[in-house]
Amino acid sequence: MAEPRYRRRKEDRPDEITAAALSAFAENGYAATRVEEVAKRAGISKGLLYLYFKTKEELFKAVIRSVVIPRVDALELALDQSTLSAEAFLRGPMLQFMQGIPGSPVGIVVRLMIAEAHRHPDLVDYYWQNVVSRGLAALQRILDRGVENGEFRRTAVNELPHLLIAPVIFSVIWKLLFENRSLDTDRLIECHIDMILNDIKA
Amino acid sequence: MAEPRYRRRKEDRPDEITAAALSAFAENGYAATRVEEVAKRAGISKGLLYLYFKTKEELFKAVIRSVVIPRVDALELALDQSTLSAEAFLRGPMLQFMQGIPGSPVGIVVRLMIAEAHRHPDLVDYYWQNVVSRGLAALQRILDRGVENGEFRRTAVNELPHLLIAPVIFSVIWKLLFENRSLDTDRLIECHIDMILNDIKA
DNA sequence: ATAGTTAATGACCGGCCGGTCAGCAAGGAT
DNA sequence: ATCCTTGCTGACCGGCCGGTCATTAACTAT
Repeated sequence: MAEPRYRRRKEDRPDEITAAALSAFAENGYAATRVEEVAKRAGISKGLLYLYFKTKEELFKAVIRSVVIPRVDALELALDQSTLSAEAFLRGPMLQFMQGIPGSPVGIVVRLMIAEAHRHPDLVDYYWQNVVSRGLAALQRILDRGVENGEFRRTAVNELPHLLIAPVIFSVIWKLLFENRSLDTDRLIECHIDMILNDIKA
Repeated sequence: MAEPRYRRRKEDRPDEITAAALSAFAENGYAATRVEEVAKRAGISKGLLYLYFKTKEELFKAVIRSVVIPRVDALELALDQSTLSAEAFLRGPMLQFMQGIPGSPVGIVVRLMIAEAHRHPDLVDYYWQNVVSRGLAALQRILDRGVENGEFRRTAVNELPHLLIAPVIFSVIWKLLFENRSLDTDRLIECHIDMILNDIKA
């Protein structure tokens, strides 16, 4: 009599499914991943998956959201609560944050976004509003804070905070394509931050 | 009796087909592009396409090759024939080369590579050998030449020429995702080169 | 116990698409 | 003209996969 064939666990399913989807997408990409494979990894039937997510595309969006938003939240929180100087923040928590991105689920999400963006324009909008613009704004706040402190000069970087994260995106792509070929992405990112600080310090 | 229903043009077909494939892949990505759509754009039947390319995957590889190799060749040629100082080369031809990449077919190829790499490991190898390692070697040669001239100091960049092109890759991705949102990628790349030169100049 | 609710199953369907092939017609040779 | 070669067509097939639905069985309330 022991175990019933399955348990009803309405609460837990969505998270379990998105986690399963993330791992499947990571291995095979979105288009090549069968919904049934995701269900299998989540330990449920395909039918049940469709009870929680209307379409494969909805599932995709949920995965993106679940991975990326917490990261941005964490960055903003760290920035707001920090009492470090701008330089110390960049060399400390910010550097760590940036070094953590390649090889994390965020890297996978970047790949998925790149591959699928054109077919999900609404997702691009969402990503822009909730990730990119928030992230860039945070960077700009650090830099401006530095300028106000007298730590930094006002330079082109203040208008192009993108320069700060370019090597992170580069590293994500590199790891994706050439995982085996050696490149010390931590060092790459650190050198880059060094260079920028040398350039903008008052 | 005018026009025959079709003409036999064995010589021209392959290039026309890869060009058609590039434009189709650019719009829809590899997985979502139907072979019949490529054939249509090339003005031929699907059957004929399969006469020139054994599988869809073969076609994909041919597209990648046709786009990317000429670029690397051009870069190497420019570098070998140039008599400019290292700094002048970086600020002149090299900058132009880098600024030209986002928005060109190379950008599309980068997207395709990112999206499909894991399913075509042999293509990644090919890409590595014929594009990436050649490109990095070229960069290193410029930098080393600068050091020998006494123009540059020897710095971390000599071992991490990746730093030079990171913002290019970033710009490619940006254009892909956020084409409409404004970012002056030319300026981004120029500022970055500026910064690097400031850092490494003797 | 019993009945009612609903989480969960898994067999099924329809259409899409990579790849094939029998035949056709354009060009060349004689 | 006539035949031969071969570039080219387009109808076709098979299987894969996103999505559905009738049914079942785990829980809840009484």
